[in-house]
Amino acid sequence: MTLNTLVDHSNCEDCPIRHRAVCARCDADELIALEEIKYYRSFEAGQTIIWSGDQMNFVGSVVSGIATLTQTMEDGRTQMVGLLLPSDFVGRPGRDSAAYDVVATTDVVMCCFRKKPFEDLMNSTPHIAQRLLQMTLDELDAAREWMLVLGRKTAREKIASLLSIIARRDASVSQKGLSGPIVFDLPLTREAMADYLGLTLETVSRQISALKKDKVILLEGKRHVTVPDIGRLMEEAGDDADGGFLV
Amino acid sequence: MTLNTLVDHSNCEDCPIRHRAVCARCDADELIALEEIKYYRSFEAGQTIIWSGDQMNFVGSVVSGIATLTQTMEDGRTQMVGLLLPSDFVGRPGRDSAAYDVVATTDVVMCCFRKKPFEDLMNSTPHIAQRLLQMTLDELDAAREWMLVLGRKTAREKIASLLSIIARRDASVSQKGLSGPIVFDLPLTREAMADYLGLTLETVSRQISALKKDKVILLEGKRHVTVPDIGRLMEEAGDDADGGFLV
DNA sequence: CGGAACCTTGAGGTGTATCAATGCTTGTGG
DNA sequence: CCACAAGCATTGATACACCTCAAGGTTCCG
Repeated sequence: MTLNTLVDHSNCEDCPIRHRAVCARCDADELIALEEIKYYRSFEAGQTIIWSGDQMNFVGSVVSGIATLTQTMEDGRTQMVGLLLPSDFVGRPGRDSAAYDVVATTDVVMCCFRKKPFEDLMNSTPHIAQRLLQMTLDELDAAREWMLVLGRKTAREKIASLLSIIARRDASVSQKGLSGPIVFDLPLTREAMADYLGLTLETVSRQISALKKDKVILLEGKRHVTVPDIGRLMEEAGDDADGGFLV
Repeated sequence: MTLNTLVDHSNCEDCPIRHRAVCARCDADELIALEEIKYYRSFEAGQTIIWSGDQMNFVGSVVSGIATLTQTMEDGRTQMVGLLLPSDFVGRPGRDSAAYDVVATTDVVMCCFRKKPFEDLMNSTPHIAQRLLQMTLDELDAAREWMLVLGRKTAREKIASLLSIIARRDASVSQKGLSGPIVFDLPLTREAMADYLGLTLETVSRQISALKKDKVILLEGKRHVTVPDIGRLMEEAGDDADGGFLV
């Protein structure tokens, strides 16, 4: 069996996603209540965490790794509708069947809560509900930004948009700022990128090659990317490069 | 001046969106507190309610009419990212500049609250925050469903998807059920539909003509639509017609 | 070494965009 | 009451971005 469930009452204070996850606003007592009901689960790269339509008896946060949220049509066309990074929340309080497939793209560790106890705790702990509202509003903004990408951008702009988002997130995590070159590894296959961008994997491959030829990005192997000038990349994405990001 | 602001402490109990809006869960006392700070504003068809980037000093609910949420790129490409119907909420607590343009498509009446007093009330009234969370989660689901439409559906499927959504909403409002023909007026121009679907207005026009020729819909004039068989329309949309809707 | 997974590149086809002309409604002013 | 303009919609011809199908390359692992 590749699935691993650990009951672990380790200290939330030391958790790497403590300040960003659904528990971000909780104070010490509230964390203790959460620790009582939490447990960890691990998933291997490629594993499906949740099947669309299945009963959802838990909710939780991604602690490490990357997962995707995808929808599939009857004829097999698929569209990724969300990218789950560490601290992102999975599951919807008040609903019991899953609306999307959740798939681990890399190895993933999740901090889970059984749904019912979590809902009870949410009702008695405004800090959790407040934080969840804030996170949901952020996700809604991200989804709407992505609607512009899907609906109106060219293939080249779509690729540049995706790379720009990953590059900026990585720069903010590694605290390097946006003035120098940004280096990162692509966490997605060409096919997963295609599913995110509403393209075919061939088009993704061609456009990445084109951006490389034009020196917008440098590639070492298939996944290791260097962005020499994030402003240039954002121009290629059709975004306003002076939107207040480059302070 | 076409803009009309009315201070109106009329009874929330009689409000047409009482049971669906952000105040849906409020009890009598809470409604009184809301009545203290609410005011109505009217907008004419075509008027911009909020400009993207502007200071947002109020939030509110659509009481009647239809508004759109749109994003625009520097070169003028636009994508609609939301359709605001009666009871939908506008504005984001905790943010002070607007992220999108909000435009009245028909004449619109909104029930507004100044942002600060509303935020205060939200913190002291869990029922409001709870309802807002629920509504935001619903909007997120709708946005993700739309991502599939934008990313993976053909022009014909896109049109069918939009018509199917409007048709089903109208059927649910008029309590007619989904067994017989559904009749409604399109609340959007061809151009607005194109902006919603990530198409050009010419393609929208062609696909509507095609669906008409194939008897999937009947048209009287340019806006008055009859859907003889909603199941057929949902098939055209690529949706599973027996997804539990046709009970 | 052989196979599997992933990626790249090419050739040709197709769906939608673009450009352009025309039609239909509605409202306005002479 | 007609003439005209403005806004919205339809239809046609053509262009091109992206998809589809196909072959071959790279990397990794048993």
